[in-house]
Amino acid sequence: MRIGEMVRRTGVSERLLRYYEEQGLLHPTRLPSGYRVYNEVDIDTVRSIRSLLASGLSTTIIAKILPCVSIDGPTLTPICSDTITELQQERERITHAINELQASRTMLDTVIAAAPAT
DNA sequence: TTTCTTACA
DNA sequence: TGTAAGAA
Repeated sequence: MRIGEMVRRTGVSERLLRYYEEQGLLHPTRLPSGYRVYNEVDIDTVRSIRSLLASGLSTTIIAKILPCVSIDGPTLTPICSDTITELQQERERITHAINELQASRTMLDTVIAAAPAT
């Protein structure tokens, strides 16, 4: 199918579909006309991309784990062991980011608390 | 009509 | 990401 049908069946815009390809998330073939050709599997791939993106993962790591993920209904299942490892590392990065934000917040609280009453 | 690429308010 | 322009 070409991009138009993909838009209808995935609800994702042409712009985004082409962007996903740029990011190495999708690999549609090309017709001699230059038109992109997608297969049925790509529809599920787009669904995986959307949920992964919703999880806050970057397109670069999504590109890495995409081939090692299974999409069944609403649930995404990591297959390869190294994929699970990457997800755990990503989780650690998030945990670290949360800690830093909390530290920033407490510092601000201290500054705010020191403000003279008006 | 549909899709493609490139560029920008 | 949306949208516009110009071409195939």
